[in-house]
Amino acid sequence: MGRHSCCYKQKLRKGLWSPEEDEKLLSHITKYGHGCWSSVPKQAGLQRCGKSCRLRWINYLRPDLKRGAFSQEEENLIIELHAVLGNRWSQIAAQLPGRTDNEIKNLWNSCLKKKLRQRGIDPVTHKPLSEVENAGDKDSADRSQEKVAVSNELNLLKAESSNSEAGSYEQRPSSFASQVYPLEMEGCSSSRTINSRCNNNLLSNSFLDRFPNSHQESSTTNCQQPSDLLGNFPLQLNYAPTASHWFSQTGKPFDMNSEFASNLISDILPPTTSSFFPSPVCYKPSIAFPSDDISTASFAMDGSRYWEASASNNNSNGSNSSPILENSMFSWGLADCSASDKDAQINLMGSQHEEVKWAEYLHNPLLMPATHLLTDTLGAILPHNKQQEPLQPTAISSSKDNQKITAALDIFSLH
DNA sequence: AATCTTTGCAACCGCGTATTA
DNA sequence: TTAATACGCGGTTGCAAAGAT
Repeated sequence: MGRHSCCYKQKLRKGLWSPEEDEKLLSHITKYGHGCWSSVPKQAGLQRCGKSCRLRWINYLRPDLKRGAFSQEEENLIIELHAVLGNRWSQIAAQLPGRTDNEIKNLWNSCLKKKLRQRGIDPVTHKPLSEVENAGDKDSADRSQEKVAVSNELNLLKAESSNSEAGSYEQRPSSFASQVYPLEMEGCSSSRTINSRCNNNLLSNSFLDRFPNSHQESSTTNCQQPSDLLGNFPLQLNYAPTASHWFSQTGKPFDMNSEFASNLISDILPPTTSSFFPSPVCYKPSIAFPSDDISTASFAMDGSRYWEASASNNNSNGSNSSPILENSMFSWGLADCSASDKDAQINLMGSQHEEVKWAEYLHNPLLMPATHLLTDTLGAILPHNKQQEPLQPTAISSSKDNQKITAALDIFSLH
């Protein structure tokens, strides 16, 4: 089970695609859509497996692919997203229209990792290399160096961005990060300062403020309760519905600089600390579309189903959920912050799938800067021995662990 | 000019998960 | 309920081009 049947088939071509093969695949999908990938090679007259056809289409033949080198802005965005998402290339790619996960993965492995290392930043943890090397020294030093790390990273990004002409780092409207990090500017009380988030200048401090200033500060200032902290950390989720709402209102890519966006954000994000828990409402992700053309937009929103939607012969196998949408529900869709009652929260935890997602947030210090605080209280409940590792979904995906996570969340929802 | 090494990219492989029969 | 099939993801590999010696 699980193995693609075509992997066993013999006499199938492998290796690089010839122009003739490309032509066949392109014309077939243009006419009929891909439908069931396993049937594509036969219908298109190709001696390839469906998997290979799919890959070729996604990574090379798709008409919406952006060609050419990555811009500085794109590189910065990838670094920022990687700090949050780890090696989730498909989710990172979802934030970069026209770029494929494979492309981004290659860029990361061949280029960006080196760049970060040269700057003394560990590409895995996004912490200073010195800290990673001296992994023995923990806690208090970690806390302060965490800030140094993200500060270095920010400086790197800013320095490089300043060399690229269009729009400074602080001002890029399409930047995911520019939408994300300002939310956390105000530390534990960030959710109470929504209006200021639309100030473009906020991003300059955003990396520093992704984390509480320190363990102690967080717990002794205005963050007395775990719920405050919880309310703070997942704020990056909040812009997805904003962008989606924007799109539904305007049919255009989300514009952070617009008054509409500013008002919308103020409306969507409540002045409470309950934003940790999403409502059952899931939104489509924020995606910057390459053009204002709605048909193009619908492609982006529907991911690979573009051709199915546009072709007369729509023989989709019924799996209509686009990868992007699924991803959005995973990483950005849990965004409506209005859920404040415990029942809703518990409902959300009902799905195992969802539990795993939250488990990942709980598991990843980059996603959840308040992890240290949580684990102080939940040390017995939450596994946190992988704190400095990138996301390891499978590590805690057992139902037992899920129950622990759910229990932990329930505990905090009561605070 | 020839050879070796490095780099970047395209494609493959194996796995987990969702869907279908 | 179970097994087969299909899809999508991330890690890895192979190879051609570029660079170094």
